[in-house]
Amino acid sequence: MPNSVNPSPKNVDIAITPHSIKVACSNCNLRELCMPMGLSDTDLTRLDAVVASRRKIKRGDTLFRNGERFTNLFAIRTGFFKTSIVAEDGRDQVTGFQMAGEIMGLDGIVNDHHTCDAIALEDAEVCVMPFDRIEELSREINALQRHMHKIMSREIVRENGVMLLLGSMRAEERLAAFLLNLVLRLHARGFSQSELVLRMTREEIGSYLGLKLETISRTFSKLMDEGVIEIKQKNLKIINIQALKDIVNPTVCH
Amino acid sequence: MPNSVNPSPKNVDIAITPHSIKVACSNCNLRELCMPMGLSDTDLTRLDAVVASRRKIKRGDTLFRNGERFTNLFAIRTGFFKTSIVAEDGRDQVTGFQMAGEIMGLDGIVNDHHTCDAIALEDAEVCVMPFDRIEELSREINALQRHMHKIMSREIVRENGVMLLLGSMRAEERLAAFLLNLVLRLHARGFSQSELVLRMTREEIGSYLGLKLETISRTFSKLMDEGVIEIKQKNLKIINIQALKDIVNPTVCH
DNA sequence: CCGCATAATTGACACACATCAAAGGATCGT
DNA sequence: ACGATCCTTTGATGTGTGTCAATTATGCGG
Repeated sequence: MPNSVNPSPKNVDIAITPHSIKVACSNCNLRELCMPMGLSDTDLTRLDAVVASRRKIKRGDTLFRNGERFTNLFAIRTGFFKTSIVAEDGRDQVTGFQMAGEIMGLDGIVNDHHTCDAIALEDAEVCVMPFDRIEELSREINALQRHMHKIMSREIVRENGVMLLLGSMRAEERLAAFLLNLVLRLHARGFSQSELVLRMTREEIGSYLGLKLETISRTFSKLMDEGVIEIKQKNLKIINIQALKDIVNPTVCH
Repeated sequence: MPNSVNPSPKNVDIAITPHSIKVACSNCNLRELCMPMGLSDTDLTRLDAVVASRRKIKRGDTLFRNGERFTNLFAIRTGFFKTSIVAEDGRDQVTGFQMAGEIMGLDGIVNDHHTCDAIALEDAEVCVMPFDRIEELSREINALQRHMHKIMSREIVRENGVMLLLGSMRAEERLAAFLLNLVLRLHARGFSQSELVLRMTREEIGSYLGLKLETISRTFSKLMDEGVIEIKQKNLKIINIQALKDIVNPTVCH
């Protein structure tokens, strides 16, 4: 099953027949995730003009790289990415995992250059959105302006949460929080609430969570022994989601 | 010396005589830090109209709190803040320290509610900027729009750096990186490159760096024994800044 | 000026996670 | 289909930081 996606996708019935699908937001099934809702037809058409091109990225290839000039934001249509930063001494830190409907490249705005690497963890396709066009259009479409602000604010809040995780949680809590977040986001895209495919390696999970790959492996084994999850290679099934939540949020006894 | 600031401030010569100073960006000496440069006089006047009010916050008081409705961004005029988030089980994590010229409240945009607490670590004054007015004006002033985007992007990039720190550095490296960042920002505001006053407690530093206060204290002592810094209570002097840099970026032998 | 609460330092000990190592298993390209 | 490579698991051991505790220092308020 090459290029297989997570179980129970929502829109499997949409046939991707060449020529029939225009490159446009107005007929994109991810629109409600990635772009503001409630745009008028004329505004949607204007948005279509901005999101003019798509780009395919093969697994392992980079969408953009630290130091590269920033000109575009990218909306993920299909596939799965990681972003990571590398310190001068070689240490690297995965700063996030991104999936369909999410926007990448915001890090590049401040200095006109990207500050992290974005690497596809499976074959992917992104919509290319020239940032100056976005800025132009969001001066005219209030909903778009508001949406851009929200997207950036959301990223700030997400990273706040990661800081809490990295700063004060133990390995098991980090991993539980990570899994809950992943399955939540997948569910919002029509996938199962309990089953998922881990697109990343144990090492990449570890990097994101500030742990070593051995610790990730051991913690997975522990959760499996306890009957909280089932895991076979990349395929993970959440057996007891409440247990995961309890791990993240240890209820105070009273 | 009540309300004392860090050593060697740049603009001590500016007399704060009541009535002579209008509440306005156009004559604010922090303008170049906090607002876009190169605005025309008419644009500056329009900005003045948005930044209409100021607010004083006493040490220990909160500027805004998790859950509060978001309506304003705040630009720090004087003083020093921390932002922190608290998990449901009480754990809290300092997510940043903010000083004059920096913008607070960006976390509130995404859900119209703040997701962290902002607490003054010394008596402070902020400019209150109604966000809808900011949005309105940045539709008309391109430089302001661009500036807002950069501010948010900068915050995203900053948090990426904190993730690297929390995810992959040891205690001594974290503290060295923290101190270097602090003096860098203070220096940009006209303060000394080598001396600074720690506005926060060891515990708050620890929370920010994902360490316990005892570890902060021990690491400070170690750096002092090694002659890298001198520290007496809140007063810190960097003796060997290169040593600090070497700690953060261990040079690979060859 | 004194007393109390808060902050900081330091030591002894514990433990969670890292490190090192080895072996098995999956995946990919030819 | 095959080997080569990468990924994962598991064990044994080490260590950096946390935890607990006691003491001292500081600063604020009466």
